[in-house]
Amino acid sequence: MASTESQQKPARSRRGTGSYDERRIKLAESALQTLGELGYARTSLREIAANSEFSHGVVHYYFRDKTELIVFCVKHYKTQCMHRYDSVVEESTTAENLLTGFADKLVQTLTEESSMHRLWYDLRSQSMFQEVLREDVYDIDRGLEDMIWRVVSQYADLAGNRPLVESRAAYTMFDGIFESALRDHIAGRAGAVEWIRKQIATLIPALCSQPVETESA
Amino acid sequence: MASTESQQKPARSRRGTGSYDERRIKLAESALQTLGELGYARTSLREIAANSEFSHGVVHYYFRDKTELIVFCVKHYKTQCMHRYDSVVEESTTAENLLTGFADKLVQTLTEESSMHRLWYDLRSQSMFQEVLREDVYDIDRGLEDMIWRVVSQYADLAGNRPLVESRAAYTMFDGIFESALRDHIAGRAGAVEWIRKQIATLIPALCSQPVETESA
DNA sequence: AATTGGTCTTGACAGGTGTCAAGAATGAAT
DNA sequence: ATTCATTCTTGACACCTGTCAAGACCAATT
Repeated sequence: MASTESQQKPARSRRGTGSYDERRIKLAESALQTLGELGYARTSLREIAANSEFSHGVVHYYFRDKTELIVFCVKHYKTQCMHRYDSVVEESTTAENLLTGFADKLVQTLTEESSMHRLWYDLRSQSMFQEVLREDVYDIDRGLEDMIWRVVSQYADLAGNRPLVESRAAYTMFDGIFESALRDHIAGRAGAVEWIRKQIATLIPALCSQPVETESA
Repeated sequence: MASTESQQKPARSRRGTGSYDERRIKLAESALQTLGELGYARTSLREIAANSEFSHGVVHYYFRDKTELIVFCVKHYKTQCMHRYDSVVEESTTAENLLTGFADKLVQTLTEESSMHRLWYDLRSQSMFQEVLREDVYDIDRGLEDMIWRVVSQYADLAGNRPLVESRAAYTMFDGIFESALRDHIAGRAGAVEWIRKQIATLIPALCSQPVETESA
């Protein structure tokens, strides 16, 4: 009666280390490893638990069901992932600087976090079949779009130009390029890193070749 | 001993109608409906059989296992799908003609065959986790790339220009745009058709803005 | 020391999965 | 009419799945 509708879990733990939320995240990060290895469909809760410090039943203590766990995992990863690009935008002082910094981060993501990213693409594909996933996938997608747009518009600013295309189109192009390079990299086909570097170096300037009109009197 | 290594199935049927290969295709096309509805992972062989004129055991008569069936299905569909774009390229006599014809076909694919295409994207994502799928997915992808390239280079020819980017980059951009529009369309978000029309109308001319250099003496 | 209540494990349940063997059904060939 | 290979169905198998209830465990409180 007196309590709020949403019953809160206590912030402090009795067992284990860290708070409820911290262990929730710990479980999610452990699950991310397995998910990145096996993919959405072929990962079972028992497999997740086996690769963690927990048992298979604990998942339903921290998450309603498998779907909620996986969505939480991907959201958690993507949130971290996007922030890593913010620093590149902020710390770049010249257009060239931004270009190479952005390309470096993309290459780093491609090579060091390929498993996490194929999981993201897996989830996004699944969202075309499972309606419950769509809203979360949409949110992540818009977050990534905004991130790319910050890069592109910042580049345009530094180069004294303005972007030729709108935010959405710019994102889908980069995304297509990244996904293609990711498949090459995962399949062990050579040249993926060089290819994406070249694509970025070509595409970004091309998208910003429009000079700013001087609105003078 | 006297027979060849690869034992051939007879070309004529005893039961049913059509040849062995024809009924193989019939089963595959029936499976495609279910696969397009449920996706790779959530489609069971029993579900496929239930939506067909066969029983669930017959799958292993025509296909070694589930994977072979699904790969065959997607390959079968994609082969048909790609050929439909060839006529557009051949029958277009002007650049504008080609542009609208191509856009029309894309919109038609987007709206009328969204289920088939989400299946393709599903399979492609799965190929990042399952090595057995990679070769077939790669082949399909290259086939699509060639198809797109035929459109782009034909447009450039008709417009008296030459493409700015190479085949691979052009394909990944279109693919990114199409996939994004497909997600919008499937999720019921408005404007997907208009958006992709505009993107095509913008991107193709932009990719072919380079005038042909006259190689004179 | 006893109690409490959050945390986690265990084990079971009901249902679904791909696969395959055994044989029924079918129609052509003899 | 009998034989025969092909085609398809049936039923079973071993295994895996998400879920959840029952209770064990344990730190903090009294």
